[in-house]
Amino acid sequence: MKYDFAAIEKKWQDVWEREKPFRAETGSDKPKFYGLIEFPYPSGQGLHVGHPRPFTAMDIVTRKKRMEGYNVLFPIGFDAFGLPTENYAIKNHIHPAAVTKQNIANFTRQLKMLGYGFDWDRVVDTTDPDYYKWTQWIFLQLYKHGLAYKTTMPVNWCTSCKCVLANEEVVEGVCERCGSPVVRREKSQWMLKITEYAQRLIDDLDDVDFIERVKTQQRNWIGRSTGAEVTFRSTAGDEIVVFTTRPDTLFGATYMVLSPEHALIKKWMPLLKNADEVREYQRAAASKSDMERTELNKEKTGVKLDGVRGINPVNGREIPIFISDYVLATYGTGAIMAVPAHDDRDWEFAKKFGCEIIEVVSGGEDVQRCAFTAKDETGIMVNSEFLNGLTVKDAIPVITKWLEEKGIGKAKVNFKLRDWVFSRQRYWGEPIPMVWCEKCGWVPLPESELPLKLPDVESYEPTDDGESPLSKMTDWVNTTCPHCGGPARRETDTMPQWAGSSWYFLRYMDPHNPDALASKEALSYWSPVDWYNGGMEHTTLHLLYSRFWHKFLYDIGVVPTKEPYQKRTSHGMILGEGGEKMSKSRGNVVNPDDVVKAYGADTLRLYIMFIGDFEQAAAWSDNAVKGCKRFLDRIWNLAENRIDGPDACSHANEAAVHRTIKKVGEDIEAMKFNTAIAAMMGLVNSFYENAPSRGDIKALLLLLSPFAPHIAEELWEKQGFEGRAASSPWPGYDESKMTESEKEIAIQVNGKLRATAVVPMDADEETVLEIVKGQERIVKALEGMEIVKTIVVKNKLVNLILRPAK
RNA sequence: GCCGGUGUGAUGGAAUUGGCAGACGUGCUUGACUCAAAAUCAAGUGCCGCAAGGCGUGCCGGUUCGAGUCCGGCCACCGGCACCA
Repeated sequence: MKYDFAAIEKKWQDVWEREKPFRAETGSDKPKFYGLIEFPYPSGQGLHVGHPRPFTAMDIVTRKKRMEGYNVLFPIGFDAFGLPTENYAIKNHIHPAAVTKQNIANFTRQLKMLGYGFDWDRVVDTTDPDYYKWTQWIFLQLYKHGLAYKTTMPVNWCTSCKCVLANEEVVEGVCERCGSPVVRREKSQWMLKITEYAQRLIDDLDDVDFIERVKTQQRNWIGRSTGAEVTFRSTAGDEIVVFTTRPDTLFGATYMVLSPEHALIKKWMPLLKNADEVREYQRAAASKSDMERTELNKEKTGVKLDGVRGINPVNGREIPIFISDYVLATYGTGAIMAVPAHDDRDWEFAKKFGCEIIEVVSGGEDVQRCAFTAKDETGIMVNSEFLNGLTVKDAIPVITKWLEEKGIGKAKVNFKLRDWVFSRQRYWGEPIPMVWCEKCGWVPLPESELPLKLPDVESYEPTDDGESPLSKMTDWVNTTCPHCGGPARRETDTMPQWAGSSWYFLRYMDPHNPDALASKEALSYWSPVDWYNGGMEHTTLHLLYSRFWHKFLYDIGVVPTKEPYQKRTSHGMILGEGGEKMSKSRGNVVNPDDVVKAYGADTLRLYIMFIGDFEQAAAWSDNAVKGCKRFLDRIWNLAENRIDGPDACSHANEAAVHRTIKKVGEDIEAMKFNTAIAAMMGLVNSFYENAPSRGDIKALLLLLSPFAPHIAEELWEKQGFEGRAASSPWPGYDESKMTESEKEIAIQVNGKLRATAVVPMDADEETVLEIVKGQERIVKALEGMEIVKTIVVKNKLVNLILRPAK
């Protein structure tokens, strides 16, 4: 009979639907294993072939864990709030909730078609009020603990989405999602104080098992730098606080620079002789987009304040003050002391504006020609009074202590991370459960009123004035103040896409709980997630946000662990046939439905794992898919008819079977799925040489089961093995059975391969050398030569070092 | 500029961590089966060479009996951060 994958896959998917073999049980005595993948955004296009890569990988890992006796939680859900759905709804005049429902149904069909061992009783949907009730609840807790606040500030505004963006959502000056230009706009926004957790978000990376590139990327993004804040004075008498990472260079500070937005400038206006010029510069800076402001290698611009000067606190020298947009208002104190001799940017600026350059660290080139920026032991302090003679490294603590004693400065740590802009002027998101009352200000909704449901509106169209579509819903907007009972208005902005995904892994632990986001019992049983695999593109978005929320929930006693995820890995992208990114416009998109139809889900699963190094990007190849189908055909041919005999390995295949068991098991743990499959292919090839016994086939089917569960289950049944392959114990191996009695070794002469020889396994040196010297080619090589040295590596090689005999 | 990664046949990729480079798959060549093709099975396939042999893991050098793997110096490409003081 032919391998009828379509019928077989349907058959076993029905069985799984009925028997629910992948259901996780909270509180079982077995050791638990929580494997997590990033839940998909249910787009209208359906599943992309990129999805099955991480999904299949974690399915394999969790299926193996289950066979090893773990109580496994492998859940799935849908991150369904978001702009594409909303935009589709606007275009087609259909409610986003209806679109979401259709899309989820389609995704569910496709995920089931691929045979994943998800616990379908735990599905979560972020747009379900029973779910977002808890997203809103967490927001309220953040508010109550002072970590959510509303403020007016310049924000990133996407001109196409008509909506603000978090810093994390702006990539090279354009919107991460739609690629449209991002401009600055003053808006009143809800913010979350992720900066309060900056230090812990860095420190606690030491305690988790994340792949290194994730850790470094998060550290880069958070951007910690240590230095000092130093208070300068102006000739007008004000204090100007600057941040510097190089307090050791304080004696070399020959001017100061304030960001154009700095508050003191306004105060000084009446004193300035060039006030008009200053105002003009401020206006120009404000109108620039992010893109223009961060443009590479930009010429330095700025204006010298005519009428106010700064005073360097270490030597009382009066120095000029400039404003320039190379100093950012949002970092540090928005003001710097400029040390042109030892900072490239200051140097460039000083050259252009003719500022004095004073060397205070010697050891580099002439500072009039370029800045000397080394901050290790190579530089020695000069022109710096009590610091003279010290290395930079030693000078920093000395000056810092001095500043603290004099009360003009203190050690300070700064972060690049900014607070998280948390409101969006869009419809399809969680309503922010806050009410504005003229008398009481912002008042949180009582928890008893959660969920605050999204009302139905006529139009989801965002407005150009930057208001949410909800603002037009007067019935919904007008309410009473929960505090004083007077008239009040609801917040009409919604939460960003990242809200629902910041805690979904907790809901999986107890998805139907009406009284808490999850029960204490479930949280303590399942936490933390043991292994979380997801895309690198979420490293500074979802992954960072959810770590932040989790730490907060830990602080208020809701969750039992400091970190949500014990282990984080990441997969490479699946590219189109030519190695280019798959996209509709290129016409190289592969639809999983088509592949399953042509070859079956098991083949797709195998191929997507065999395609290459899991962490690396890989290009799709239609031809290579066929190789995986062939492999399954070959297994089918071997096992479709019942093989009789004992459940033991055949003598001929024993070593190969045991080696493969070891290899496949280890490779799965190391995410080397491609070589695990290669090992199974090798085993099947050897079964074609030496007919497999019943036991050989049994082992193969068990190894195959996590990768290609449908065919494995079918053949398991055909062979009449007990129960189901997926719920049978993972096979063990015996090292002693893995070795053959003989081994082929390499023979080198002077390091060059000259022959091979078969020697008994673990043979001693003498025996091996005797065999080696008997080899025809070696006899020839030895003619007229003497052996200077022999190197023997057991079971591997012999290297003879020869030289002409005297 | 700073941080991280990658570079191996026609091709996707392997290599027990210093020990026969190219496992496994694709492609290609040949043979069997077939009227024929597809499918399947079998054999072969790094490059040059009839052969002996030589050359081969981005480039140059080093360590070593032995280097894809270690060290020094480059080059190219990919990703993150970037006027963050």
